Amino acid sequence: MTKAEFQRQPTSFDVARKAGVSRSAVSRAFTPGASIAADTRDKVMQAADALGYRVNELAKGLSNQRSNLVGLIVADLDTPFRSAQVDALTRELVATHYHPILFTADGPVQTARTLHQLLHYNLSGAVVTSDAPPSEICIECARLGVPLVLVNKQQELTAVDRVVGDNPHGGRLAAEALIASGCRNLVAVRPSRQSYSLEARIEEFLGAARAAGITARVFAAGPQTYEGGRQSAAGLVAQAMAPSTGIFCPMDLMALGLLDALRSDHAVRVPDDVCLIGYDDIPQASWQPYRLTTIRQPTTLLAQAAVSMLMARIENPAAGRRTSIVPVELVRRSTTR
Amino acid sequence: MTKAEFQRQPTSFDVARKAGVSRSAVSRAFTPGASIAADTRDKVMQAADALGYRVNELAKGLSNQRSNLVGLIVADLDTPFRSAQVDALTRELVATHYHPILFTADGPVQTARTLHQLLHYNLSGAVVTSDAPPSEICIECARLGVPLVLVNKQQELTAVDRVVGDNPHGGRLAAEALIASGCRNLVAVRPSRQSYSLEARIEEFLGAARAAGITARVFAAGPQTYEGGRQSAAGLVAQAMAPSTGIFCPMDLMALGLLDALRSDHAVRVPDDVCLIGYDDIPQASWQPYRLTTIRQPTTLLAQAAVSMLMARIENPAAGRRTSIVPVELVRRSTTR
DNA sequence: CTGTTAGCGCGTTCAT
DNA sequence: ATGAACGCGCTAACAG
Repeated sequence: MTKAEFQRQPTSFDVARKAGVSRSAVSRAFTPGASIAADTRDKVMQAADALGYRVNELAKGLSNQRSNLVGLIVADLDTPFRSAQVDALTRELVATHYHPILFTADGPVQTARTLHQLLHYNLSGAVVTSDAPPSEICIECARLGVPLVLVNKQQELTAVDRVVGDNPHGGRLAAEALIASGCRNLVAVRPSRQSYSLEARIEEFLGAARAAGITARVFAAGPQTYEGGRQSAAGLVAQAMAPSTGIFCPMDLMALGLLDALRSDHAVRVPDDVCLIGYDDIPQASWQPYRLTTIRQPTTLLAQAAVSMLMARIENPAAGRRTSIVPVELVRRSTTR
Repeated sequence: MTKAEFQRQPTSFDVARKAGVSRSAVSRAFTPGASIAADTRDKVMQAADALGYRVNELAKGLSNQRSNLVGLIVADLDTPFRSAQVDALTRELVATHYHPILFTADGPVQTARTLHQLLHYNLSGAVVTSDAPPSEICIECARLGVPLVLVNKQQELTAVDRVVGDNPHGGRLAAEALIASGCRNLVAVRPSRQSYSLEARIEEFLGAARAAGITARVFAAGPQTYEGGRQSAAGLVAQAMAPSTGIFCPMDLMALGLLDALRSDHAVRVPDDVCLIGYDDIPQASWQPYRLTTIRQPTTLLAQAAVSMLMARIENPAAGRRTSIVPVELVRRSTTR
């Protein structure tokens, strides 16, 4: 015995033999809704239990032409909102007897490449929370019958299932909250890297402000990070700190950086001098030094919507493409009056 | 045409036919280090390219008795340190041509159940960053030849591969930093939920302090969260705020909550009245209001160590179990003097 | 170096 | 309701 030898997992054949039935019987016993006698089923289950048998998902997937793996394509996983999102999606998927296979993709090209890799696994579907994949990829997935759900992504030319937070409503809520706080000079912080969700929030924010007869404009800021928020403070103060200013930063992480810089580097009092409102409601937004007023996106609801949408398409691949809109809500804290 | 029909992925057979070779040739062309003529390989690749062929990982895994899926068992994924950890692990895995399949497990029981589920996928291995699985499970994995790597987990009775940050060294660094700041009254915060890593840090912290002739004791605190840190402040102030107190909170997330409560609810000045030092160096630790002195655990190094250890065991399953220790370092910021 | 053959473990007709 | 036979797509062992 020179090489270590490992014990093999029991197969349906082993179970069949021990139960004194055929392999088909075993298969049926583990297939919900298959026609099998109750006592045969019991015999099988008993034998399976004794042997510690589990159906091999790989073989099952190969045979079915469809595994119960679901691709999870994520960018910025180390970011509070995204990690909460992935956590929620994972829980939701396993609750539905699927397993997430994780991919990180930082750009649209990577997302496309990644989506290609998925196809190797006969996935049941994929959820994309990184950049929106190019239309060609969406088409390819559709052609191969791989359901795709985009979370908080742009409406593609290609019709594809999407679930989005109610960005326009969020933008409007932000404007209204700021106006109600007495702000008469509104500004929306726009990160350097464009993003569908952020843009949608900002656009409606501006629209709502102007509809109320309030001046509102956009400030071109840095990257979508805490540091990006910090760095934007200087420019913002220089350009835009008229009295009764209200700032909308459509992403909490950035808003927190901005808030820190405003207070400590520029002696701006929030909410006394200016008001600030964020978006997402990440855990840190409620921490003591911040108490940031923000628009909450419920990650659990988003995840549930995404998964149920995926299931719906798996059941009925031919149905029309849908968009599911998840409500958002204003969370009042201490950066507005 | 009543039902939608989807296009099938090309198989090795299709490629073989188009290239005018056998299926084995195709397989060999995609198997690094297989013996195949250069021009046959080229013909295959060309045909494969034209058809958009990809090897089916499911079939490959079934045939090899081993997929290139790696299980990632995680708890508290929505926490800053854990999400960074998972991010790093994912990148490291895909760089090594493996794909992570994600599981969230919140307790030891769940971890065990989860580990069982993995076995359905002929995994190449698994990385566990949630609670340490019971020995029986480790044994079972070993029996089935599924490599297991535990990250920051206790030394099990069962010998199993582990990678850990240098917890004792971290604890010592913390004690030294506090003493160097003039603290003569040390206290370690111990969360309610026991954990191997935290315990190891605390133990060495206490040891180092006492070796230096400094009094040091443990404060029994709340859960391992920001809120847990906040809630612990009151008790800590009541019991332990002698002059020149130095606090070691072996987990940043909790330390930040503690710091906030200390400052705003109890008017304790940090670092003037007391010093505080955390552990992990999560991104938030460097944010403006905190500037927390802490012990950095490099998530990237941990991930690299874990993956390379996994690879080593895959190559040589019979080798002796190892423990890889990843260095930590002190990051001096503004909560120590 | 190449083609042929035989599994990998399971789902699913197709008879009975 | 049950068993036999075939196919899912691929790799590995065997001849040539």
